Amino acid sequence: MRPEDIPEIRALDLFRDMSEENFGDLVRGGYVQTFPPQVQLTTEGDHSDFLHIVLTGSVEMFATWNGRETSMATVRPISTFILAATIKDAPYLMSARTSEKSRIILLPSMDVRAVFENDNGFARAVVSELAQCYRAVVKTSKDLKLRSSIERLANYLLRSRRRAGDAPEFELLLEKRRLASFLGMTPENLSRAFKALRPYGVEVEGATVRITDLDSLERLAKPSPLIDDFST
Amino acid sequence: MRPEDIPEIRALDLFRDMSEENFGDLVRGGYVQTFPPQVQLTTEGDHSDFLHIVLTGSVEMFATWNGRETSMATVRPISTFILAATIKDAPYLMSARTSEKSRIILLPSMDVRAVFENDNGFARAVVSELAQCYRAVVKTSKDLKLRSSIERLANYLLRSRRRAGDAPEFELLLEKRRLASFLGMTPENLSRAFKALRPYGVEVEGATVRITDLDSLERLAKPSPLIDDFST
DNA sequence: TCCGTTGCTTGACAATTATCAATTGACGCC
DNA sequence: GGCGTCAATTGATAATTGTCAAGCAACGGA
Repeated sequence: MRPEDIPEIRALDLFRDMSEENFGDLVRGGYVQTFPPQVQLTTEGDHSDFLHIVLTGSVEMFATWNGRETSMATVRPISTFILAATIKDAPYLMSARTSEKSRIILLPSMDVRAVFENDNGFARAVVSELAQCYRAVVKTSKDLKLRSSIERLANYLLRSRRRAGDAPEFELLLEKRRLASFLGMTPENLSRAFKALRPYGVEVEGATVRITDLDSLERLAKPSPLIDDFST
Repeated sequence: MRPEDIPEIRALDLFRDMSEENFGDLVRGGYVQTFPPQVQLTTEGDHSDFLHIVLTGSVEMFATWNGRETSMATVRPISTFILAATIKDAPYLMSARTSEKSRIILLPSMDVRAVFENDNGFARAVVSELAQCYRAVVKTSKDLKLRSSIERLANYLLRSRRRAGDAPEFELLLEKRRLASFLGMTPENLSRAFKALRPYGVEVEGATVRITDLDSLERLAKPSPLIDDFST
């Protein structure tokens, strides 16, 4: 592990409150690796060997069943994934693959569980992180069950706009086919949904989106903090 | 709180590993109440005042948006709900209402958070519980995104059968309209889905379901432990 | 530069799911 | 027992979403 990576990891909510000694133990056993795009990092059903932390790049979490595949989430720097499986010592529920070239830390699950047992600051931080993850999945579940595909896209665009600092123009961070899968629709229908949003002031050119009539789009999307605000 | 309730709560995973003193603190501030059916216990968006524990009866968790409503889960004895909101001191993401007459313990969120800060055994138990909840929501999310409504129903029936001790005949524990909402479909389509499962050996009469051809149903449903096994 | 690949888009059509309206059937209450 | 209420079912129809096939545009490598 490069020495300059360590302070950045230490600063994460998850590791901030643990003892220096335990943090040392955790990091010593871990290692950093750079992966090219489209490398599968974990496979659902496999046993949890490592807690992963994305330093740069991005990782797509996806799930499969009966020959079908769906995109569940995208993990961006700097955050962890498959914490729940690691702590519970249970099989992964999702697979992970790099979307782009990514630098990733791997911490052996055994070490994570050992430190979790000993370090109360860490245990509390894990609670906070898990509660956050749980609430995030509940929100996407509400999004899926309560909204039509056009409404999901409209709200996704409003969230993207916010993430881009309320800019009227921003880039989609996901390939459209993956965005479609994430939103629970086919690429063809995503295309049509974009077209359906044109009367509401949504202009798309490649990966660039321009929102020219925010009021109109918001009237359609009806964003709610209890679904769309991922900070709480 | 009735004295005979206390050992039962103490035996829950969540409270088993905490100190006697902290458990006493927690229980002292709490109280038990019996609610009639169809009483709304929490409203999404409200601030989290109590951690709830269902002792008897059952509670439906549901969510609303834009005049629509969907059933998210059913909480049965003996377990807790809205733990994540309580710990994070964040607003509820779901509303709760009693499905039937239910006895429920209410523990003030403030007390829960205070004990969480002091008692490491409790903090670890909370992690375990949250990880379980997180994984359960991920599973239902996969169920929703990867399966058609008939496949969801087929797998739901197989899970119900298992819960009933692999009996060939069992009762639906949910009203059909709520089951429909939980499975992400309308009551009308649930009716048709039951009919569509008749050739696969599913006989329904009122709330009683009889599975006469398990193999056939399983071939259709293709149950997976990574979606349908709620014990891991 | 050309070519092959890949992702996006479009149109036609099919499947799935929802909506609306009406009926049936079960249950509790008077 | 009769009646009102409500959930469940059914049929007809509409809306939504998915599938298949074709065409287009951007990109990278030879």
